[in-house]
Parts: sequence; structure tokens; C-alpha cells
Amino acid sequence: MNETWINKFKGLSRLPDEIRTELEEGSQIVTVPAGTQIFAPGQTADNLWLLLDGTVKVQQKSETGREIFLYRVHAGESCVLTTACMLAFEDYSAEGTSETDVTAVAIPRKTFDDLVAKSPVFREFVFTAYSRRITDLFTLIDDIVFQRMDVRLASRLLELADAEGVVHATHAALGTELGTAREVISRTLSEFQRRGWVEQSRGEVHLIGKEGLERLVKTSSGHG
Amino acid sequence: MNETWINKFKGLSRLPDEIRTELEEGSQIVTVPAGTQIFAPGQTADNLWLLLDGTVKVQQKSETGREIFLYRVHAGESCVLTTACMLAFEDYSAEGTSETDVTAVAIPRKTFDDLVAKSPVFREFVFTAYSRRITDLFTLIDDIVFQRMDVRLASRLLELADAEGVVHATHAALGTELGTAREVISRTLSEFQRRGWVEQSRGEVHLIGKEGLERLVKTSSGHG
DNA sequence: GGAGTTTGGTGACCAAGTTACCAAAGGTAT
DNA sequence: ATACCTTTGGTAACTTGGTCACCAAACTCC
Repeated sequence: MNETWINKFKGLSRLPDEIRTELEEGSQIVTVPAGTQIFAPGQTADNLWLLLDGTVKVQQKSETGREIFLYRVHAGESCVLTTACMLAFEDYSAEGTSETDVTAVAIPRKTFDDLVAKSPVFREFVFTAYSRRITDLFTLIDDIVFQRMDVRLASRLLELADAEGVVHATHAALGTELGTAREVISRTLSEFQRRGWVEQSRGEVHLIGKEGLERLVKTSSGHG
Repeated sequence: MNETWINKFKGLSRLPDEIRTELEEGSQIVTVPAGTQIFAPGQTADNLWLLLDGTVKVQQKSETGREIFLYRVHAGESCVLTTACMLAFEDYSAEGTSETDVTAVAIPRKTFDDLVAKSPVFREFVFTAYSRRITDLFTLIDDIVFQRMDVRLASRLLELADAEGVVHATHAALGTELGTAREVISRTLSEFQRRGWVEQSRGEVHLIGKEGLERLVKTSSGHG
């Protein structure tokens, strides 16, 4: 079982055998239930996490008590923000929480440091993860500044919908995801409902006209 | 001369002598005039730049043609975004331009990779730079989402003022810095003028009542 | 079933972004 | 100098989004 997880990570597939062994033996598979705080301000992170299963949501708490969603870490990705803490000894104000039950590989600082020193492939993997996060944040900033709320909400609903086209989230939660107020979500969802794109029930949004939402997103993002 | 620049970087002061030598001999001091594009989408970056003098402004161009300022690299800091490109072979949509004449140390990819492998101190320096940028971006997002424009403008004016308290920038330029429209800057500056905090002339804002601006910033940021 | 909590709805209001102009200041060619 | 163009800044009307205050319906827990 231990020999297979590395293949879940594209950037690690080219690792030479001896480094693979070191990585496998120097790390540990862990599981945490949904809703666990993985890292938080003031908390020392001693492991780099590579997600095998589940999702982790990273959000920023502002001093005024409000929150904004920054990004989501999926299976096959690394939660590189913990390394920021781990290696740079910097304070950060973001926190990570498991949204689902999560299985992950925990790589302790020592193994991490060792592998970065020894393996060019591992180095590249880590730097790629960093730069992906940075470019993701650029995209987020662009979105926040230049994109209309209705477009952002439509696109997020499409992302969050399950196989049945249902989004399990309260208006308040969607507000946090997009860094806006619950009222704005309520307003916008009413409008979507009026247009026949969604139906609502407590804690759920049913997408019954995905085409409309998709059209809104397509015509407004990019060069629309 | 070459032996002194390393001391400008706090994180590098603990470098052992042999690594210092390798860094000095494997890198090069370069100068570029104000207004030069240091890196840009689609352009390969082959060097990590450490700024000795001057400032570099990093901004994002959105597909709609608008721009938003992301951060400014000062002397004593590294322009780590180029490494993102360098190591991760990722597309990014941000571009860097020298705002002033700039002197920098250019570390070629090979030297960089070598030093990351060999030196724990250099490794920490690089990861610290990355995580500082990431946390800076978090702060920026927080600002954009939760802070009022007048507070953001006041704080930016105080940052950009020269020794005489004069900011040399057009309303449009300030708009780009803050990711807002020129009209909003004009409006807000008129209000600042009405309150006796600034005087304006073409391309310049004179801060004549810094206390007012500072008070506005202080009472509104953090727990105000 | 009653009390408290969570979730969603609404209206009024304010802040900020957009659109569409215009005017003033500066630069340039002749 | 003057006519022309470009850059910069001003303004009004309007739309979108965020805030505040309050209420009602739905769920939970005794």
C-alpha cells in the first residue's frame, strides 16, 4: 500500500528508487475526520501534507472577525502553506480545515529538508506547488477585483455541485467562500431562482438550469 | 565590492564562507534603467534577482486590459516570482517592471539549484522569501475585501510620499495601485483636500496634513 | 410543545465601480 | 505663436455591492 501513493502525485513519478524509499520510510499516512483544524495561526506545523483523499479549505480570518476563503487543496496536491510556516518560521494568518474526512501523507520537517537537498525532482515538486499557489492567489485577486458577484457565484456553484447538481452550503457559507455578505448571496440566488436556474431549500441549492449559469460564466469571464 | 552585497540580505548573513564564495562567483551584478520590464508572461526567467537598489513593481494584467498592483520588491528583498517561473515552468500572468534604476544580483538557475541543494541557510532564505510573498498576498486580499478605499488610499499615499511629503503619481496610476478606477481616486482625493489633508497639482499630491491621513489609517485598520 | 438557534428574506442606506462626457494643462509641429 | 493632439483631472447619473437592522421560518433540543 505504501508503495503506491507516490504515483498519485504527478511531480513525484520521476523520483529515483532510493529517494522513493526514503520518502516512503520517512513519512507517515494519517487520517483526520472532517472539520479538523490542520493548521492555524500560532500553531507550529511540523509536517508537509500531501493530500491523498478529501479536501482541505484554507481561509483567512481578518482582524474584524470576518473570513475569506483563499483556496481549496484537493487530493493529489500538497498543502504547501504548512511548509511556509515550517521553514520560514513566519507568522501567517491563514488557517486550514478539513472539509471532508482526509487521508494524507505527513512528511516531517527533517525528511522534507533532506529530500529537498538530495533530489532535484523533489525540489521541483515543491517549487511547483509554491508557484501554483501563488498564481492561484493572483487569479483570486483578479477575480475579486474585476469580476461581478453573480458571475463568481455562478461559477462557484458549478464547482461545488455534487453529481446530482446539488450544492450543500448555507448562504452564509457561500458568502465566506466569495468574501462577500450573506445578503448579497441571498439576493443573487433569488435572481438566479427567478431566472429558473436554481431552486433553493434550507442549506441546499439545486442547480436545475446549469446551462444558464454556464452561459453567464462563459460570456463574462475572459474576453466577454 | 563583490564581497559586501551578501550582507544586505539578513537571511544570508549566516552563510558559511565556501557557500558565500560560490554564490558570489556564480552570480552577477546587473543594472537596469527605470521602466524596464524584468519579467513578463511568456518570457523565460533564467535568473533569481536579489535587489540591491531601487524598486520593482509587480502587477497583474487582467484579460479585460485592466491592471492591478500586487506588490513592490524593495532593496534587500528577492524577486521570488521569477523563481516560480524558473523552477516550475508555470505560466503566470504577472509582470515585473523596474520603477527606478535598479541594481540587482542575478543568480542563474544552475547556481540557484546548486545552492538550494547544498546549503540549509540558502534554502531557508528562499523559502522565507516565498512565504513572505504568500502572506503579503493574503494581506492584500484581506485589504481589498475588507478595507475601505479611503483608508487604503491614505495608507498608500503615506507610503509613496517622498521626503518632502509629495507623491508623484497621476490619479490613474494610483487607481492601478489600488485596483480601482481613476474616478474613485479623484473623488477620494477631493474629499481629502476638502479636509485639508492634501493639496493637488497635475501629477502630484502634496501631503500637508499627514496627521489626518495617519489617524484615518490607524482608526480603521486592525480593530478600529 | 416551547425555547433557543440557525438560516434565509427584506428594505433602507452607503460605498464603490461604470459610463459618458467635458475641461484644463501640457506637448509638438509648423 | 497657434492649432492640434494627448494626458490628466472633474463631474453627474446610474448600477452594483456591502452594511445595518430587523423579522420570520425552519430546525434542534429538551
